[in-house]
Amino acid sequence: MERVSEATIRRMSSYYRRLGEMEQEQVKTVSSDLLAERNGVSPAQVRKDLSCFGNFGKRGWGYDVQELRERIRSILGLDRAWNTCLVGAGNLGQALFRYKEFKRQGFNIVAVLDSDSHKMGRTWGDAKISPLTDLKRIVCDANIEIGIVAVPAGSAQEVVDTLVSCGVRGILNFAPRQIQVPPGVVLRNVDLTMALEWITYSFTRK
Amino acid sequence: MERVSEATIRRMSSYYRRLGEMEQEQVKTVSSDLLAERNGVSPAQVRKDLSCFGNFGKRGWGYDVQELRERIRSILGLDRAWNTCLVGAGNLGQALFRYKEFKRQGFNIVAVLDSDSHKMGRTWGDAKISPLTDLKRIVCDANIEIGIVAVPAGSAQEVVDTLVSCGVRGILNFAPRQIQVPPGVVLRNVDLTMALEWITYSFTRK
DNA sequence: AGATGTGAAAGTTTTCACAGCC
DNA sequence: GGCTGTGAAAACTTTCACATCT
Repeated sequence: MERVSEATIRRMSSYYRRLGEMEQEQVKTVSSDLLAERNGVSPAQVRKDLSCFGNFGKRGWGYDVQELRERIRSILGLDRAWNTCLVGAGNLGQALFRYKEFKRQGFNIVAVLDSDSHKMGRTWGDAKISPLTDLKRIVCDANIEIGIVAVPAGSAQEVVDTLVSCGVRGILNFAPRQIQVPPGVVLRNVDLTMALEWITYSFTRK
Repeated sequence: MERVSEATIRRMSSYYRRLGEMEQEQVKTVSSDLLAERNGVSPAQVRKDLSCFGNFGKRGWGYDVQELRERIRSILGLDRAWNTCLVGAGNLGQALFRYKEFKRQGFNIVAVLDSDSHKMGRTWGDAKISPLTDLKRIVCDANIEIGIVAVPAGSAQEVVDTLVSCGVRGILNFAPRQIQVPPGVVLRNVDLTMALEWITYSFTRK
């Protein structure tokens, strides 16, 4: 199977959401035309994207909504649960901890860590805030594979280094800093301000 | 000036962040090589991106950090403040409200709205939570141009329609739903789960 | 008949390589 | 000498159009 582009993966996630909505609407079958319309892309794009992973449709008929959704779930690695830890118990961290969509998609935040000793021992729901120095033990004990980083920009690289040294291979970083990771570790950045900047950029062009 | 790609704008935001860091580090001058390295792209890419907007460098010398940063700030529309309103006073909304990076870049959340009458009148800092039905008045009074939507998926389209009908031309949507907006309105989606799905997808490919 | 799957064409983005200027 | 700015080439992505299959 040849390399699949980042754009395709983003669209796969999008198709997956829309298929979930269709399943709830009791829709049984979907054509590339309809799926395209619901995702704001072209029908040919939908077919090309899906063809990277297999032949899921029936010619003259379309795709079975439930089956296609399960296929994509498996492609995205969502056919199992993932244990994650959250580093940074500030207000963004708290919101992410409470964000229900993560759990709904199979991402469990099983530990919360912070370097601020004032927050230590405090509990959120059934999670207790632990010191960063306990990371190694916690990562091993709880089989954590993904770290969510919601700390200030200045300490992000240090936190990521610690996570990597404890064996975490996937990092979701919310700090607006360029972060270095060694090969084999997957880093994904979310920069909330960037999305607003796109909007104001668009305003100035019209 | 020809059309500029979305990827270029994303990188311009990234350059802007890194230049801010360099300014703090007292760096005066930067070459496309160094800026490229700090942003994880190629030097040619940096030069091509910048050349979409003008000739900011001195040959044989490089770019003046402070000047380039100011130029990009102006390109992104950050050379003025923007008033925004936040719709959705749940936990994600609360975190966004408290997120300092928005204000630092010139985005002020000047109003918080919710449709849940239980939350009405409650105050966050110096902001009072208002009913959605007051939106029109608030948008006019406070000169709000951008709406930040942090409501459940099921009510997102309705909230966006209301914002648009009140004259808001830019929408930042956090709900994992496909949203329709009329031409002339700029919509930007942030899907937090999608970033995690990219990570688990990458895991399954290795 | 009707919709998928897919090579080929068109379009877009990135990289190359070097002329041009400091 | 050194680094920018930029046409041209290469790489990549999307769209087209139709053969293929139910």
